[in-house]
Amino acid sequence: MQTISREDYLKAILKIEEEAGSVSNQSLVEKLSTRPASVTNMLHTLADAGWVEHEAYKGVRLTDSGKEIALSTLRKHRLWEVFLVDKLSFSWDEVHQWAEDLEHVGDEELTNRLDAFLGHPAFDPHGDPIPTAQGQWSDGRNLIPASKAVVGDRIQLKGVVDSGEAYLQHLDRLKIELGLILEVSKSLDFDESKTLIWPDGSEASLSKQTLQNMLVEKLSGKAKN
Amino acid sequence: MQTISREDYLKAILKIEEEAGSVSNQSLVEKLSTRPASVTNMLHTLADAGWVEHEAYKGVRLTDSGKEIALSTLRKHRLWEVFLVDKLSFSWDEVHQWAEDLEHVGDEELTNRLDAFLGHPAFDPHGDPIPTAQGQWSDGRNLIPASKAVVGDRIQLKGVVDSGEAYLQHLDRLKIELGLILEVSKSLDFDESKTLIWPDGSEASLSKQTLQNMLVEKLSGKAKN
DNA sequence: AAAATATTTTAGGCAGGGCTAAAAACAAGC
DNA sequence: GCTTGTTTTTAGCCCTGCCTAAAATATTTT
Repeated sequence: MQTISREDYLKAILKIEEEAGSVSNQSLVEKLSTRPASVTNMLHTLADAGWVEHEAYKGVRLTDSGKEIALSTLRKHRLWEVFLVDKLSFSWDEVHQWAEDLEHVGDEELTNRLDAFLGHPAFDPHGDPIPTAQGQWSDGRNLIPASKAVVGDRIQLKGVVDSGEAYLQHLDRLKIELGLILEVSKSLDFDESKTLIWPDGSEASLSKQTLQNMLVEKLSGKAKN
Repeated sequence: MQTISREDYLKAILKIEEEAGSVSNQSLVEKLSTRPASVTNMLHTLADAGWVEHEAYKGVRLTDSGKEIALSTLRKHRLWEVFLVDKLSFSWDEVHQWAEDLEHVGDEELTNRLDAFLGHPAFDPHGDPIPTAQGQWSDGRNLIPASKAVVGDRIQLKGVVDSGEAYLQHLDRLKIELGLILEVSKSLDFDESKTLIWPDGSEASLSKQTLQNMLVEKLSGKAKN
C-alpha cells in the first residue's frame, strides 16, 4: 500500500536514476536526509511491494509499477508548485516545502483536473518538465549549463539544476528569473566566472558555481554590438 | 507537536462541542470511526500537549490553544472544499475526502492566500460557515430545518446538517442544490413528508429525514398562488 | 594481496497511533 | 441497595518508519 514515505523514496529513486544512472543506498541517504539503516529497511518494503528490484550491496532499480508511482508523484509535485506560484503568488523559492506535502494528496482524477485548471503547463516554476498523465516527461529541450556559454552568446534561462531555497534566493537577488535573456560579455579564465548583461543594460559577474546551476538555451540570433 | 491524527481529533471535538455541548469518548468513537481505547489514548496525548482538559470518565473540553488549532484546521478544510468545487469543478459530494487530506497542508500564510484567491468565501459548498483568520465563525444566519417549514412557505436551501456523500447524492438526484428556492405545497401529517415545488414548476415529495437535514431560510415574500 | 576505508546490512530500540480483551467506573432498573 | 448494562480505562500487542551500534561486504590504497 502507498504511504507518504514510500512515495518519497520512489520519487527520490527516480530522480537519482535520471541524474546518476545508478542508485546507491548512500545517494538515497543524502537525497532524503536519512540514515543508511532506514534506507535498507525501506528498500525491503518497496521490493516486497514489487516497486523496486533490490539486490543486497548491488543497488536498486525501479520496476514499471514503481516508476509509475514515482512519475505520478513527481507530476503532482510539479503541478502543485505551478498552482502555488501562478495562483497563490508564492515565489519559486517558497513552494517546495508545501508541494512536498501536496504531492501526496489526490488521485489521478484530481491531478488531471488541477492540470486542466492550470492550463496544462509543461514546466514547473523551476523549469523542470512536468510528466504527462501518460508518464511522458522527456522534454526534448537541449539545455546547457550557463557555464558552457561563451562571450557573445545570448542565453535564456530555462531551468535550474539545484532548486534549493538558498540558490533560488541568490538568483532572486540577482534579478534572474525563468525566461530572462542575458548576454555574455566577459569570461575570466582565472576563476571561470562570467560577466553578463541584463536586458536593461546593467551588468554583473556570476561565479562558476552559480553558472553551472543555470540551465539555458542558446538563442540563435547573435547579439548586436 | 501537531500531527494529522491530532488535528483530526481536535476538529472532531470542536464539532461535537458545537453540536451536542459536551463531548463523550463514545461520540468521538463514532465521529472518527475508531475504538474506545484509541480515543482514551489520544486524549491523554492531547491533554499532555495542553490542547484539551480531560478528566477520566468525565469528558473532554478544548482549551484555548486547542480550539485555535481546531478552528484553523476547519478553516483550511472548508477553504480547500471551496477550491475543489469552484476551481476544479468537483461536485459537493466528492470533495470531502480530499479536503480531509488538504486540511493538514499549509500554514496560516498559505491559507490566507488561498482564502484571498477564492475571494474570501464565507461558506463552504455545503453551506457551513468558514472560520476567519481570527477564528470567528458564528454565522449569524437563522437557519431552520426544512422539516419545520409549513405549507405556503418559500424556503431557500442554505446548508445541510449531514454532508455525507450518500445524502448529498440523494439531493443531487432531486436536483436540489445550495441556493435553490422551493415552495411548500403539501404537508402530510401521516409520515411528516412534504411536497415541494421547484422553480421550474415540477413537484416532488420529500421524506421527513431528508427535510430534517436541509437547513433553509424562510423568504419573507410569500409565494403568489 | 593485505590493510584501510567506505558502504550496506543486521540486530535491537523507540515513538506514534492503531487494535483486542479484560477490568473498572458509572448509570439505570428493580 | 443490588444488579445489569454501558462507557471508559488499563494492559498488552501490532505495524510503520525512524534511529544507533555493530557486523558484514565492497572498494581503494599501499
